[in-house]
Amino acid sequence: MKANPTAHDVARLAGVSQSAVSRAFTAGASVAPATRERILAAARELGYRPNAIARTLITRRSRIVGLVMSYLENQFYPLVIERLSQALQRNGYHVLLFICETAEADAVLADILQYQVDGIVMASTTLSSGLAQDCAEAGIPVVLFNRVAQLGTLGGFATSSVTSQNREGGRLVGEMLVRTGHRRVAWLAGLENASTSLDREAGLRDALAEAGMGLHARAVGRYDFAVAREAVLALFRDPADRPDALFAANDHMAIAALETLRSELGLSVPQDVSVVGFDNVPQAAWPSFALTTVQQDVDRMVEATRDLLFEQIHGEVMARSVTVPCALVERGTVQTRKRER
Amino acid sequence: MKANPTAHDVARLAGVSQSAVSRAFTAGASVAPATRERILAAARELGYRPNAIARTLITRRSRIVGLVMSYLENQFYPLVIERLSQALQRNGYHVLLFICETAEADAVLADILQYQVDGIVMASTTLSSGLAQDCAEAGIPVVLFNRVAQLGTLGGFATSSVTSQNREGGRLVGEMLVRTGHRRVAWLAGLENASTSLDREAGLRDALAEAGMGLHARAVGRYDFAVAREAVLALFRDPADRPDALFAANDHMAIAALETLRSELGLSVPQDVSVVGFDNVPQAAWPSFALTTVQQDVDRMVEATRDLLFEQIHGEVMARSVTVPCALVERGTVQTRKRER
DNA sequence: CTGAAAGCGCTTACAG
DNA sequence: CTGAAAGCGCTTACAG
Repeated sequence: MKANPTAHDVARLAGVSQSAVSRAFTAGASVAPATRERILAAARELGYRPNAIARTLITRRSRIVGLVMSYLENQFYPLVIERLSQALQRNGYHVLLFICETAEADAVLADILQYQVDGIVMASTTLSSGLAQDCAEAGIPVVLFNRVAQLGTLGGFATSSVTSQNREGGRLVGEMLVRTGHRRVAWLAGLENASTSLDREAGLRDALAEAGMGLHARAVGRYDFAVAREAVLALFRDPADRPDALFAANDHMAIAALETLRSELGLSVPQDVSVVGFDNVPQAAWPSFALTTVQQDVDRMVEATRDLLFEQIHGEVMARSVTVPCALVERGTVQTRKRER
Repeated sequence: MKANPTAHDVARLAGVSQSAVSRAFTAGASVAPATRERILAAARELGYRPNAIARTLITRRSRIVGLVMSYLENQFYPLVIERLSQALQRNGYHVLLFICETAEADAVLADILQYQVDGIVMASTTLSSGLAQDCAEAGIPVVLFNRVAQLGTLGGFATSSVTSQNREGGRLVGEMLVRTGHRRVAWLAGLENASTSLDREAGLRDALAEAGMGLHARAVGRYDFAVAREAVLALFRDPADRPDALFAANDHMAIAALETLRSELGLSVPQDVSVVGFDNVPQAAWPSFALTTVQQDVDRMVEATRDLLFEQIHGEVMARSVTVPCALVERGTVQTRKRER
């Protein structure tokens, strides 16, 4: 038994041409049923498996999509990996995974392109205008996941993206906070130039403005646990000027805030401060946190990503941005405040 | 500018043969420095990138390793993905990711093999003896991560594996629990046939036996949050016969236990029960949990996996099992008990 | 150091 | 329905 039998070996055993073997393994090719049976039997006997690499070379379709991510500690992203790779697998595609900092993204992308991926999805990273252009010229669709191209940043090359309706989500939280009587709302930003953080903040500000309010305070947590902790410490340094609500750009930072508030500042949530997050990661539902948050609909986002990818792979070349509704999930970290008057 | 320039296009522009272009892009090939420069300049001008697929076809080396996982909710695995893919990237390898249930692993593996991966690492899944045989015959190294082949299960085909010293880890916990005066130790198992769960339990039992004790109770949490919750409810149903310590096969279940104990059973940890986990995931350090646990040294495990993979890819074909030390991390969920006498 | 040629394992017109 | 042939984009002996 040969180590790696090829279509030729199978052909010889089945007494047909190598082309026939190829046809037996391609759906919809014209082979007589009896011939196909004979070929498949021979293939089974030899342990033959078509070589996907050779097929890729000739069809120019690898059925591989590159997935670029930067950090997995925020539980939202493992979820995305899981769902996205399953959705792609169901459609006969595979994911080549790259973990890298945004700074390394360009080098990594160059690498990906060598592997002739059919598409690229970038989550928790963005690409430079140069690479966007390269991809566009190479005809490789790129979809940004949970982020949107900065205006002008991609050098005019339209790039698809899938996001939640982040501004609406931020507004939902703002309205709820106003409705429940909060007067000193603080915002814990993610990355200063991340569209998710920017849009959620804009929505929050919209809602506050409609109630004649502004942001009481603001700090930057960089979507990082330790940085968020520092930011919270700074925000609550002055006991006389304490926020009565803290809205964090994602759950990961909201949980960091919860921990810091309780265990380091001795404050009670929601009695002393209300806390709200964004994402609805699994931990948000744990009783220790019972975090009020905005749910991102991962399944719909993943579906949209897959659809966008496929419609571009299969020729309709226009880039599109899709936006998925999100919903407020009220749990236990927000308390109605009496209006001081 | 051509969409996807090939080595021929570059050759034409640089006025050399296609072979020379190939040499300019392979480290250590013999090209005159001046020629190489001219070729690289031409390549840059055309935006040429060598086609990794074509290279793979001829070198029979894809520089891709398949990573098979089943679930990512347990934060330990995202960590593994992150570290492993980075370690591999640093060595010029890439990871093709597959998420699947153990039941589907065979079909998925067949798929992976078509892509001519250079190696496979299986974390949170195992493979059947049939596939193990296929991989052995195809000369594709497989390393099991955080699990060990069941005796006899792989049909005599030796498979490499990387695990912590799970039995020692279990023993460490058992000894500590005995030393701190616990008399009614319960074990929350993961999967009944998982080597990790089995070994950790065996270590625990060793330590208890040396103190003349046995397990007070035992339940199965299947490494799942919801199942672990049910198991804890069952374990603590009878107030008169309550465990004074609960050792869970991993942190994910230990946290589920903590949440259930506190919020559903109204018990205090560690005052009413001590709780210990295994892994030392990031959340274990969060103040809300301050979980005492056994640390798995992910970095050393990842290193060992990479080394095992590479030594087998590069010809030394013996499968080996490597075992990495683990250490007790004492935080706040274990309390010293007075001996009732 | 360099080029011409063979070939990796397939798919796919093109004839028959 | 089937086979012979060309070719996908490279690497790598083999000569020179």
